[in-house]
Amino acid sequence: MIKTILVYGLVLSASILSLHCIEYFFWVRLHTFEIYGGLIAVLFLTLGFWFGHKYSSTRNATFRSVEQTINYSDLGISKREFDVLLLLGKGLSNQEIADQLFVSMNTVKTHTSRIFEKLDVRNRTQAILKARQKGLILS
Amino acid sequence: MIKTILVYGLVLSASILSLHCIEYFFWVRLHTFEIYGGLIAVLFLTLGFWFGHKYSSTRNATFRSVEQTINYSDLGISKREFDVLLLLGKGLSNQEIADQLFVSMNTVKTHTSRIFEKLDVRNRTQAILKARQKGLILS
DNA sequence: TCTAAAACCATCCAAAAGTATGAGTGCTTT
DNA sequence: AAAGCACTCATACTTTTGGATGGTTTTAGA
Repeated sequence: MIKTILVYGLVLSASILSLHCIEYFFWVRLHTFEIYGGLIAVLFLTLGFWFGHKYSSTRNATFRSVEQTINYSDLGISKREFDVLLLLGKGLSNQEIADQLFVSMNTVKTHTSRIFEKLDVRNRTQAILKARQKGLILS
Repeated sequence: MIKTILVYGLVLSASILSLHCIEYFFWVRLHTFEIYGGLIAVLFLTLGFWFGHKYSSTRNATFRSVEQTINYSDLGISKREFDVLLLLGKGLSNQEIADQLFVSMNTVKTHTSRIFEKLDVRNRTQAILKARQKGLILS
């Protein structure tokens, strides 16, 4: 613990020292540039920080208000696929879904594959999240 | 923690160093202040955006955990396991979670296994559902 | 400082999930 | 009748996930 802190401190001070050396080396030529560059840096740092903050806030805000007027047929999902999607949203496995719908597991797999295609996701958890976002399922 | 600090420090000093190099390069060759300023602007804009986003995320995280009365530690879930649980709730695969947390996939697997134990579920989708039921995650 | 818990990583194995392809059936629409 | 679609099922395959076990390192607390 103490060792790592010491090493880290040494590395940091060494890097700062070398930076100062480089700074001194270019001091004569780049004096004005550093001032202007620093000003630009500070300005855009705050600007970027503000935008980043804004971005996160709006993302969280829009996430909460999801409209629920969409039904599954609008997305090209058939009713059987929607049946599978509902059971998918309950955390059931493919075999459990197959047992509930009285079909084989292979059939369930083809349904889920097509669901993933239509929702543009890669696995069942993402499918559930997206289906909830679109108001297809409540869970 | 120390790892991340080290990485951040190294990245920062490396970027400053490269900036100095670029500074020298363009000063001698082209004398263009615009390029230099633009580079600084872009760099610090992204940096600021990144930090702003990070700031908002952590703020929202703490805000949520304060708002929610239920703490993850009440269920015996450690903070690292909770980190995994949050990414799990975004539909990420084990490998993606490992990449985001800078650990190996095996570590993620042990975390998820312990999460499943503590939440008394058998797979990730059920874990997400139960975590949402208990107010651990919003997603 | 000693210790327990947490975090990390690895390997082996089995099960589940997902992909790709082809194909048969029944219904509707043109 | 033919075409298109939804539903069903199968085979073969790859990838991902999960379980079990045993370890090392790191961290935090008595």
